[in-house]
Amino acid sequence: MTIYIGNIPYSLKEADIEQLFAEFGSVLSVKIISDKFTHRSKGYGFVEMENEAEGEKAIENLNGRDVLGRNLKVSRANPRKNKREV
DNA sequence: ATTGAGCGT
Repeated sequence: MTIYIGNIPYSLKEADIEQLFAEFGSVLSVKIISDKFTHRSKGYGFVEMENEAEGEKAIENLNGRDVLGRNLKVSRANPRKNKREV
């Protein structure tokens, strides 16, 4: 399951998000879409969890949670375009 | 070093 995360503090890192989601379920992978080429960081990321049950639980528990002074926006991610999956 | 709505190679 892929989860979309927004409103991420720039001080946060993938390891921090991994631990935040790991307390509600098993985190398979974490990716933060921060653009270092431009002077504008995206500030959002994606978390892949084991299944939807832990995913939705993590969403309900981490959605709107204050982290480093910011409230994380957690929701289900959109189906990403993939050439293998059809 | 910097900034704040959104959906990634």
